[in-house]
Amino acid sequence: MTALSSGALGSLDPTSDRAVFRQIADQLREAIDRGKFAEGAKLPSESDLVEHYGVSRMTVRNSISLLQGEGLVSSEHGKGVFVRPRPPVRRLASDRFARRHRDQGKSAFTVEAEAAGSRPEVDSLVVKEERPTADISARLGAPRKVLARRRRYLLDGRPVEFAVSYLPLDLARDTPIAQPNPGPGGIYARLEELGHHLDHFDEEIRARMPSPQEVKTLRLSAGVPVIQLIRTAFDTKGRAVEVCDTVMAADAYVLNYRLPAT
Amino acid sequence: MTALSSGALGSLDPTSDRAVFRQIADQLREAIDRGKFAEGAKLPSESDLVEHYGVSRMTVRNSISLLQGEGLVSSEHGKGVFVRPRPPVRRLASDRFARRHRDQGKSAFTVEAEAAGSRPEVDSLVVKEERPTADISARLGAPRKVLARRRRYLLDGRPVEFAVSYLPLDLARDTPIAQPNPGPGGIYARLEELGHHLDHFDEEIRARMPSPQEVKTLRLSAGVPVIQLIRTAFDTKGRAVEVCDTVMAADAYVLNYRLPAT
DNA sequence: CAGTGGTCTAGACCACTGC
DNA sequence: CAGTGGTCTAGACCACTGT
Repeated sequence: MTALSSGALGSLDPTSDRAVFRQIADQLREAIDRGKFAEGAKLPSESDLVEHYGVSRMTVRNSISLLQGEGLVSSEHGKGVFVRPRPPVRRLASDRFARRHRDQGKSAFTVEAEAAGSRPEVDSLVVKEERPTADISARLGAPRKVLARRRRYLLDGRPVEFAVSYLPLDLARDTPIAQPNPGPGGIYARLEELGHHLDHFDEEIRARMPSPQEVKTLRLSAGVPVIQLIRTAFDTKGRAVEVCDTVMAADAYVLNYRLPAT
Repeated sequence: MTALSSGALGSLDPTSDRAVFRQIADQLREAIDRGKFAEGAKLPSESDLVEHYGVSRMTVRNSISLLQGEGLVSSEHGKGVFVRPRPPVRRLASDRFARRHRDQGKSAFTVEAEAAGSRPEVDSLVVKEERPTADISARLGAPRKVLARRRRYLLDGRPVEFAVSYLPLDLARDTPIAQPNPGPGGIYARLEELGHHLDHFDEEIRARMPSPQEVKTLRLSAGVPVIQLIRTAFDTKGRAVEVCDTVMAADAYVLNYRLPAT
């Protein structure tokens, strides 16, 4: 009687074509799905599993790495492997840039996070002039230089989003937009004050696995994709006045859009 | 002089704290980023890398599995490891359900794919009556039973999307909607003919790693997330008349939305 | 057939965690 | 300190691919 024989895990089928490490992963996955291991719960240790299944450690590790890739579990050195808890998600509504949300002293992120009961933070704010990449340049109508505003957003101490806003330099230079804190209502309010009345936003959404850099910046665990949202703001003259490139931890976000049926 | 000594890969830094397999992955990643290995190109074989770096095969495999998890490469049994090509993406515009796109004999998917020069297919079409899950039930205003329409979409033979539409059964029973082919303009055209004039759609977007089932259905390679889009269609009386749950291969899609600045 | 990646073993030593 | 996962070795045999 091992510690696991009365537990949630069965035994291997030696006649099966399915690789042993996949069978083990299947059993762990099913146990998790059935709630035998709750969110945040610790899985049996590697040596427990080695003993239970009578396989080598590399085989067990292979199983666990499969589940990590699926985003089901994450391992913590010296502690164990845990069922990945679903963090609270941030819902982005499609009216989040409506003017009526812009009259606060605080940023949209702050207001919304506090309403949801979370503690919002913004850090790593860097504003500087740059030569745009080919892609940004094309979206902004080929300005020679741009103002780039970089910042990271955190909820309850957890980084959830990293964003860079690009604006044509001729439009932003020597304005409050070039200041770290652009003032109440954010840069969209400043743009309108400068006579660039906003008409609409185009948003472009992708999902992919994060780069090593993004893993570090957003402290992502294995098996968590990112959502990349590239938003272009157009004024009433049809000019692209800002491009915002946002990378979000996919497990922290749900995006909402409302489409008219026309 | 090994076959690789004049190639794109350097050597290890034994004084570095960085794990050997990470250093190898770093070098391969950089070589890919720099274009030393083009899209679709074959990486050096495992034995090449074992020889080049003087490490064991498991170490090399560990490096490669890291890159697979990042979605950078994918391995093909008996052939090699290849830089993952970016497949042509399907752009979903936010006006894709506008009535003016609905007067064709063909489905929106077909029309749009042909316009983009791809060969569209729809398969695995199954229509049946079901008891809704708690989530679907809540979205549809708690009907006792629903009509579920499942189908898979392919582009040039590649599965890109799996979708399930749910409609309250009292609304869809004994109508063309319950037929495998609901006719020109699709189910939205039929809903309007039945007096359910569409007012708007709510779309909810998430990204996550696929389940093993989704990997099979969409033939996803390692390191490819899925985008899950849950759309609810509302009629002019405010009633939810359809919920469509769509799972898309993330490397095949870019979603576009236009938001009014209000 | 030779070459490729897929699976698996049976060890070893290390780094991190918590008591 | 004992227990955990992280890294690495040096093999072995298998399954799939192309010629």
